Amino acid sequence: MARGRTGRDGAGPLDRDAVLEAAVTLVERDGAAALTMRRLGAELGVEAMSLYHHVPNRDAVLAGMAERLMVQVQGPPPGSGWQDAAEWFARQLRLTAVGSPQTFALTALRPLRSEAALTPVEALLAAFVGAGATPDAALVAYRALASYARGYALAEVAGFTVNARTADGMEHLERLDPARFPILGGERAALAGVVDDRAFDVGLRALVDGLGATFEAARRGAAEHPQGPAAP
Amino acid sequence: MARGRTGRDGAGPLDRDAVLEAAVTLVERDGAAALTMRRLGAELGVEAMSLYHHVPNRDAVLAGMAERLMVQVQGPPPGSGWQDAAEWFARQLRLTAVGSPQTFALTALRPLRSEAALTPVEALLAAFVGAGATPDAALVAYRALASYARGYALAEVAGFTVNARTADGMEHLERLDPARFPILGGERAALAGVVDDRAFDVGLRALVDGLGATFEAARRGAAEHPQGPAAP
DNA sequence: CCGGGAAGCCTTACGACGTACGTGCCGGGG
DNA sequence: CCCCGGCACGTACGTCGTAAGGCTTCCCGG
Repeated sequence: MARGRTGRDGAGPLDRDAVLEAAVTLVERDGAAALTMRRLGAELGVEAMSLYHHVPNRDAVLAGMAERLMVQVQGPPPGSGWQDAAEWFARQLRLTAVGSPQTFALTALRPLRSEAALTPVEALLAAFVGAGATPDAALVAYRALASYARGYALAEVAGFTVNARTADGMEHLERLDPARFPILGGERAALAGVVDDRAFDVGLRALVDGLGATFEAARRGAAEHPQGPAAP
Repeated sequence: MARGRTGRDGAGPLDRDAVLEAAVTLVERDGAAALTMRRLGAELGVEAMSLYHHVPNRDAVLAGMAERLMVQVQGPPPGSGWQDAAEWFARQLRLTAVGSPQTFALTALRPLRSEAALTPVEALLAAFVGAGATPDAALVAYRALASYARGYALAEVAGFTVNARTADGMEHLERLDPARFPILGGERAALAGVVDDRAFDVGLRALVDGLGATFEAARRGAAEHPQGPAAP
């Protein structure tokens, strides 16, 4: 029986990038639970153990997928104002997330520390500092934006949101007692009208506007609040 | 050799609640990966299969843990203004999360649809509607708040945040080239001064203020924007 | 006092998982 | 031409979730 290089129909030998790409494809198609080394190998026409020549272990596959995903977040166009930079960043983050929902859900809790992933962060911080914020105030603002965008995207991806897109999202509201839940249970028609993209923008603009006021306040009375502009 | 009821040193027979409590304890002590049916059984002095008398499967354990966690979020004190209700809710959510970080990280992507978990949500929506918001605008505001608080808590719990509390959080910044990362790499001293609690409050207040302006704008020119107050 | 369910725990077993280890085919540099 | 390093293979071990069925102890009616 023939042994040795039997798999990989064409396309030369495997490499790390092909493994990661296949992993993303697999997860998006069959869900997070389908990401096993055996199935990933099968996806590439190869036995599970062959993957270990290109990737040290399963966790590294997850890390590589996270990296591959977050690198898609591009920095704001240079020269834009801080508000535009902030909105750009948040939208990029969310769009990247919902563009690969399964992968995002699977890797969202993994801290990203590569230079490629931090480049847009630095660009955003620079936009804040360029607008007069101190570095720590800029970091606080960045965290707020990233938290909002990531949290919103996770809610979408995980099916938290109450909306019309997924019938499932509304269905469980029908079982609520309208007396105790007059809004969630009684106003379902109105709630179903909320669209994810638009609701994201409303919250985003509210947050950016609020951060603007924070920056204003910081420019007055600066030095006495080492924590940033928020101390009472 | 003695057989039969050998385990459970004291404390009577097991029940679902004891299983869930042990699961939370186990996860907080030994991490998410330690939550296996065998280890959970051992934690209770019982074999793995005995757990299936109180819980249908492992996934139900996760769901029960999520439920147990989120029920800790209490609604705002009745009669408070919408801003206070909003801040209360966000703070409760974050405090609950960081109070059981491992459990939160493990269950944060699980949609919660029980009445107990939705009660504080309804209370918050009621506060918004009481302040003049339409139901859909209230839902949009709720989503923004919940996204921010959940996203922030997840970032803390997962070690995303750049701060002084975890030396690990700062350490990787030292390897950045200060020429390409003047803020993240060059201003580490300033960034280390950011404290999680305070930064959370800054973003929270910014968001609440921004939502307030949104409500104002909605009260003028209401009917023409079916999506809520944000349409351009 | 006893006898018989019911409740609840245990053992055994199966298939799938991540991955350590050793074997053998292949194409490119001497 | 040969040989050698890289790549894929097969096998194997320990652990996981959980299906099926057997045994022990408790409690209650007589």
